Amino acid sequence: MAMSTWTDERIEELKRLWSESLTGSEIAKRLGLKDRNAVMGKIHRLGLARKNFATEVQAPANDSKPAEPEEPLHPILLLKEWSCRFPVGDPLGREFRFCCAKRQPGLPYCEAHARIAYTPMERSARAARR
DNA sequence: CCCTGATTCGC
DNA sequence: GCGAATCAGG
Repeated sequence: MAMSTWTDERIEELKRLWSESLTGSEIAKRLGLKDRNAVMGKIHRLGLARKNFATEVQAPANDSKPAEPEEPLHPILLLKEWSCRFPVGDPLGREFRFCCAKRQPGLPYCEAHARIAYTPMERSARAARR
């Protein structure tokens, strides 16, 4: 039987998983596909665009996302369980805040900040260890 | 270098 | 129509 064909059942599954905010890679794994290329290709072909905001689709549409607050707010009050803890600005300044984007499960930061926060440390640690 | 979705383009 | 490769971003 042809494995890599989009049957109605598979398209339904694709739509369901995609609507549940699963990533292309996760959907590909569940469908037994090698990577997300087939998934994303089909998504685009079906006219399903999760979000039209270019490629920044890391946070699945949350209510509050204070990317740039008008005025300095008490940062701790904005932090939720899902909030990225990445500090933005001068910690002693008035405009200090946290990223507050949806953080990664098991990590204190969102995906982007987790990466930039940890990568230099790992490199330094390896260099120092030698 | 890891990841994300979006798009292109040969098949 | 399909998806590998590529693009653009974090």
